[in-house]
Amino acid sequence: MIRSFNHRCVVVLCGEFMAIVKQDVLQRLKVIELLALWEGRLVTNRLVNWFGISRQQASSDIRRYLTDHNPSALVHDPSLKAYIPVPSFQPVLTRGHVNEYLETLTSLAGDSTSVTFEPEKCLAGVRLPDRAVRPEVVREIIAACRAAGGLKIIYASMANPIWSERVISPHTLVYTGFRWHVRAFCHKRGEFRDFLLSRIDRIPRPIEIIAPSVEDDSLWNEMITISLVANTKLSDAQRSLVEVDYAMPDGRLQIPVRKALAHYTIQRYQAAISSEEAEDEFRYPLMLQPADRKKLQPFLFGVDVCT
Amino acid sequence: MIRSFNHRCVVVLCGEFMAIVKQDVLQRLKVIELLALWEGRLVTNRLVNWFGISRQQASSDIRRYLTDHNPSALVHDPSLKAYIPVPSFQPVLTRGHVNEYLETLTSLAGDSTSVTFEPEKCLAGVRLPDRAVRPEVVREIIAACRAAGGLKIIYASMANPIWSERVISPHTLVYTGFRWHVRAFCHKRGEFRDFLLSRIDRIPRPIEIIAPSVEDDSLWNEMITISLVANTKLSDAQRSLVEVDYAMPDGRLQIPVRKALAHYTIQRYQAAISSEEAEDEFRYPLMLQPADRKKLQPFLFGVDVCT
DNA sequence: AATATGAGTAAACTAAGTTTACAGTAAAAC
DNA sequence: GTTTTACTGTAAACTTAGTTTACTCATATT
Repeated sequence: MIRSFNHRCVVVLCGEFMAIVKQDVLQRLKVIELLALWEGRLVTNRLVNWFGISRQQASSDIRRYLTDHNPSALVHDPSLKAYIPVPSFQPVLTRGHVNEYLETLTSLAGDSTSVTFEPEKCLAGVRLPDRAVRPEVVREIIAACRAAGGLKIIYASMANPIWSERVISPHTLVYTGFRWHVRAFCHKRGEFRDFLLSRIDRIPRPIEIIAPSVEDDSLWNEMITISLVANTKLSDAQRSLVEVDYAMPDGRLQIPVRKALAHYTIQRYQAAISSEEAEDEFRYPLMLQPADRKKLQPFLFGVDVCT
Repeated sequence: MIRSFNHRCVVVLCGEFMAIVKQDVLQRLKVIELLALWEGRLVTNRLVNWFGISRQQASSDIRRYLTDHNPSALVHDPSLKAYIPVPSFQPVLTRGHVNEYLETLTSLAGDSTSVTFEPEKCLAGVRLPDRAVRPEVVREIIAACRAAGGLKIIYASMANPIWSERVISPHTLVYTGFRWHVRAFCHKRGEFRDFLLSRIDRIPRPIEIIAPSVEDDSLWNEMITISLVANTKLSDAQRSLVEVDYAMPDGRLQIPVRKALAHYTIQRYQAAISSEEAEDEFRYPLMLQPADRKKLQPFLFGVDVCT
């Protein structure tokens, strides 16, 4: 069923089902799915409070979700006074990851500036308030990335902690899950490097300079597969528990990433890289597959990023 | 200016300015602010593509942002062909944190299931695909938290890696920035503990059992202030760089958190807790203020959570 | 001079969402 | 057993936000 619309819309494809919806309707349909999936129970009132729509509208949104996107995915149970997902429920508008549920809840209510955020009763999270990343810096970097232009920055690093001038040609802004940096061609070093945004002083100044483009950044363009396994120092039972913890299908987590992001990814998983780190099996329940250490060595760096 | 509305709306207060807006309009206004703040340049076309609205609508949204929420925060520069934030621009609908910009972009396009996500050109991030947290488990836990009910679960821990039955009375679901757990009264131990969601096997079964309530969880209700400083093993120049990195006003990061979340918060900041950890100044540029180690000791635990 | 990219305004129209109103089911309270 | 509560469903009339179409203006690039 395709109805005529006189405004711009989004085409959503779910298997054989196709539907044309507006962005804000799509948002509501996503929330319907998230609530069904993660709370296991959906009532119109929740949508009414969430979006400030009328009960009738909430009703018709649910119906729309069921007819256009996920047929017979929810059944109304009069005794539970709610819509319940069927046992075989599969999300079609979301990926089925808890953090989507958390992030959606947070975007609703979250204006707290503290380290812990509690978007709802019975739900809390820890986050990093990365106050050191300033809008004025980000703006110039985004502009330079898009225009493939150069920037003159005042930078300092751990190996070289005195502020000094650098010339870079950035191409991508990166969040490692811990800090923000920018991937850029460093004209001092003559190679692509990562620059932490918090270590850029003042406002970067655009300059004209010829530099290699993204396509020439081989560490960025080439992929590598990281294999993580449970720390071999753990007992059999503990290892299989770790395998449950990380949903490792065959006792191994295979993660394809850009070579330039390999180190950050391993860090994000808190996996041991060297055999020394692996000695501490409780701090590092996961470890890089020992056979892969050599393969990954060229893409791992010390603690510091650009000198 | 308060116009009459016949539908439910949201009241937004920004200093002296008050406005009544619908949720989806608010969302658009927030994006206007985020784009201005972080990209430093706003054109109607970006809003048209983002939300699928007409150019006229985008225009009137910008005007609405300027009249109702943030007067004279943006000026249209005909030579740059865009709205530019004035130098004194301050966000009023968002907190001014880069991650808001990232998350908003991600929620728009993000359906990638991989470890790295790239919501746009020139922007990339690393995230944890926590596949081990299953909806069926989350549902029961949320329901139990809300109803203050008990659950019978099959659980295993690192110290006790064999699956066994536990009875818990949960009150809050927690995301530590790394893993998900639930804060619950453990009827075996007779105290409040954290249970990792990934280590709950099968579907928890609701049971009736009398248990202390949230108010009795003192570690949860009492706050403590964590003081982080730059690792004292670093040189003066390096330490002041770390202080820039984390925007530490007086060389110290003061973080008030629930006692039960203290350890996770320190971990999230990758700060050294013990003096042994602090020896490795490059792995741990931040450290717990040494004088506070004793104070925090009771709230720090080993690697494992519940036995 | 022509083209492209940006913006503002106005009139007519439409569809999404509103209010108001009435009906139905199941469980819990009295 | 009756009433209350907490849900959902449907329908009609109305409102308004957002649409299309159309014309005007400014600046920079080709």
